[in-house]
Amino acid sequence: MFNRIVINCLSDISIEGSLFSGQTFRWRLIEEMPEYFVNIINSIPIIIRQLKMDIFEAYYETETTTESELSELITTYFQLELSPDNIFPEMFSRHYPEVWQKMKNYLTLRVLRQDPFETLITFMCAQGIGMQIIRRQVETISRIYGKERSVFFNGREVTLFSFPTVSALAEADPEKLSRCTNNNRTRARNIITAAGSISQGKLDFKKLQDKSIPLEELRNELCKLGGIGFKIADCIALFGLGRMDAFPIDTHVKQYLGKWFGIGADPGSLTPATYLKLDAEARTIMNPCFAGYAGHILFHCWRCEEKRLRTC
DNA sequence: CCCCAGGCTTTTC
DNA sequence: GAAAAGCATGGG
Repeated sequence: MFNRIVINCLSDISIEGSLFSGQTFRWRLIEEMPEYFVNIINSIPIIIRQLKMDIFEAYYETETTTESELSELITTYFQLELSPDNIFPEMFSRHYPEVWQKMKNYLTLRVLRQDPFETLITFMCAQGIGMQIIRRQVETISRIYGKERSVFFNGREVTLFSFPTVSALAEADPEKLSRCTNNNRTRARNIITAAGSISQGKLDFKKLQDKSIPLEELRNELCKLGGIGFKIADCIALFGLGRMDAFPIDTHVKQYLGKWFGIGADPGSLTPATYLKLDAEARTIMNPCFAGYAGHILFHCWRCEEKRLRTC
């Protein structure tokens, strides 16, 4: 049995933009119910639908959770207590009016606060590969190593899979897991090793959630894991550890920094040195403590407006 | 066969 | 140390 809560936001919010902009790869639509998005978070099935610009509704199973628990979960997940007013500096719209025109429609996108482990694994699947394939990998991993969970909503059975536990992936067979990771065995092995170092306590997300840890230190800690470089580390920091100052730079970000802001226009590959240089320069045009938040909005805008790419 | 996709690792100078 | 080459896989 499902109950419903209504969430009033302090500012306009785009649910679809937030869930389908390439920060989470696990949400999907319910068949034949085009407005309803569904996922399992913290083992809790959640269905949400946008009602107005600043209002959405969330459904929860009364057997699984309570209204107050869900309300808290939603507030955290969408970072609703965060005011998006100061994401871009005051001067931004005057300095870059053309970019601002394109981008202002994307300001309702919210950067999510996701589970660190899920963020770690999903972004390990995101190297040199298209968004559709990333989504496919995450779906397959969840289907094979997660727990199946069926719910009934509006007379319809919806089958969901929770994201796998740490131990499920730590104990996975490399060969079997590689069939989930686009047949990439190196990636499969890296995922197993990463999950292993978490279950052994070598990597402790509880410690890494401490916001007083400098970004550079956090990044270096995550980079100790095989298969993780600056970019993936920054994604984990931004989307999984609530570090809005982390600014992941990939091929798209590099492109818009050059085209829109004249930063690092050289077409060469993204070496660690260029990465750090671009990172530092990007912070001069945006609010450093929200660089990652702003970057994700620009990222989504760039892909939609300039490249006409789909994220799902 | 080319290039591209939300890069990372190893080799080489 | 930092730059260059190598690596891995599917899709258009």
